[in-house]
Amino acid sequence: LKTKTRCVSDDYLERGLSRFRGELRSNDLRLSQARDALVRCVLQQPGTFCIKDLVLDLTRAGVQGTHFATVYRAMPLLIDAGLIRTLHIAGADAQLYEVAFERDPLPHLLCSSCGRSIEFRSKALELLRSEIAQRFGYELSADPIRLRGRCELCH
Amino acid sequence: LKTKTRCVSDDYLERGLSRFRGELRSNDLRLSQARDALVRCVLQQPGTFCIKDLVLDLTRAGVQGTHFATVYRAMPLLIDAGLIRTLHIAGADAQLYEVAFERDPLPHLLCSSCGRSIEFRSKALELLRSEIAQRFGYELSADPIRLRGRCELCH
DNA sequence: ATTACTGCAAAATATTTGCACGTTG
DNA sequence: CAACGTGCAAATATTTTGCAGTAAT
Repeated sequence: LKTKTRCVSDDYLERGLSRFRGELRSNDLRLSQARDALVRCVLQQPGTFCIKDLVLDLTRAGVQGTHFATVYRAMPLLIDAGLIRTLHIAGADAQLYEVAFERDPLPHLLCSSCGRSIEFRSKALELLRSEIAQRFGYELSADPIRLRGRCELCH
Repeated sequence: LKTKTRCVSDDYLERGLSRFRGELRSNDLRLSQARDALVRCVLQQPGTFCIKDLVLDLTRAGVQGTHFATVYRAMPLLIDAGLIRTLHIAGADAQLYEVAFERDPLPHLLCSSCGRSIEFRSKALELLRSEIAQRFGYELSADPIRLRGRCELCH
């Protein structure tokens, strides 16, 4: 049972909610209680998470009647608002997400054995991205690059 | 309806089957007619493919009673034999695969709009991989690196 | 008030599993 | 002939959708 939450300041939550409100406003959508709770929950996720994680966390936190349908329907909004992004990972049977708000889309090392992921920065890699994008006429997304392998602990 | 198949020599198919037989033998498994047909079908897939593609192709080719369960159960064997590898792609609702047999695991540019993927080679990228692996004590898998974005046609 | 959102249930889709029977080595 | 593999159906799991009622602006 996952219980950890990322430790974030109240300010961070408010900035996130504010960004979300903006996104909603510009689409004539509304900030329901469910969405408010969802955004707070999402922004506190420690690492990668899936829909089920969110529903469990919200239920555990005493938010009444958090339904899968509601969360599923809200995810595209959170993505459009730049609060989260999707991951595309080997063997995951549900869609995984990670927080994107005020976080650089860092490349990841992902251990295919234990699932632990390491973020890393590499100037060279960023150079390469732009070089490649140019060479092939690509407009690259901000998605982190993922390298899969086995981490030190799982060798 | 996808009808295209990758044009491959009979020799290539035989080498693939031979490799597969080896894998089976060393695990006391058997080459059934269904698996024979499946391997041939798989090795002729033009680009990325999913289970449904294989079942449809086989049915279309007149192979009787190709069942999803059978194909699902065979996939891990094909992977272990090095004939195919899995991909991990945004928004795909089914697991995607690509042929790996006698093909380098090339990095890809993947268009998130049209799904078209471009393979590319980059010496610099390979250098980077090993540098990163070393720095973080990672033993990288041969999985192709994927950069997502929008291709020239979809700008 | 208007129109979006939620809860619920049901549908659609992908994947896995159990078991009786058929096939391979 | 001794496993192993297949066909089929049913179970699981994830995600989507329809609709009647509730809530946000």
